[in-house]
Amino acid sequence: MKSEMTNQNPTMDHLFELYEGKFKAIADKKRLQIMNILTQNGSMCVCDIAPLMEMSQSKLSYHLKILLDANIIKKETKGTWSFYELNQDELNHLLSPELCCLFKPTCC
Amino acid sequence: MKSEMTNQNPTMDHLFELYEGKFKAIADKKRLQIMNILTQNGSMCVCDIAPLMEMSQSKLSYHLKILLDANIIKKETKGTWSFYELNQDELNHLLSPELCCLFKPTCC
DNA sequence: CTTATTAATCAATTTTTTTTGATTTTAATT
DNA sequence: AATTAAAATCAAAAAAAATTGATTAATAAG
Repeated sequence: MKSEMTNQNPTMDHLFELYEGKFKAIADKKRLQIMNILTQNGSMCVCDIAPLMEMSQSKLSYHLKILLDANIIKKETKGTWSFYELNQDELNHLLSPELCCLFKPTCC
Repeated sequence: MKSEMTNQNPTMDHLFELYEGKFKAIADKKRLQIMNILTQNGSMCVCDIAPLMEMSQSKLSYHLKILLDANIIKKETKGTWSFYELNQDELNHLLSPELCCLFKPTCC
């Protein structure tokens, strides 16, 4: 007999998994705060974010990695420093224009 | 001495908490799938969603409650039935127009 | 009144995520 | 070469979220 069609379309399934990952990355108070700090300051190294976040270096690295893996932020290494900045393109694809107030410097 | 100003603005803090909740609610494959099913079928009772999700009743109730608490879906009780539907307003405030393809019936 | 149906809730368990502190890696400085 | 600094990684512990199966509550139907 034929397949049951109770299963989700595999393409859709793949999309849901993709967005699960991205939303999971931004579904965190602290990470939203990091994003907001990057909004206001542009590209920043970890050592400059840390004091603003009042967060240990290892903890901050952990959260930055989650945002980076989800492509919410971008990273550039210069010497011993890692500079992070928001991936505006990604955010525009993901969030409503109204959330721009939080994550676009021009809005507030 | 004065306060340190290392702490976040309380208004912002409150906003981050609000969005943490909303993004957490949609940061799940299964819940995105539920939302997609509601997109395609409009208002549905739990007993009609369950077979499409291949999910136990108690598990489905759990996930619906999370979406409901985050105001992503709305609920209406008729007799013993609970009918759920998407809260389009909320989604429009939250998600990019491009994500409409997933959560607006007119788009796909 | 009794039985059946729908869906919410609960407690216990399992799984996932986050936190912590230490260690490692890489590069810059002396 | 030795020291310092920045940041990533790791393993263990703690915390949070999801799953399971059973129970409960509310309504409908016989």
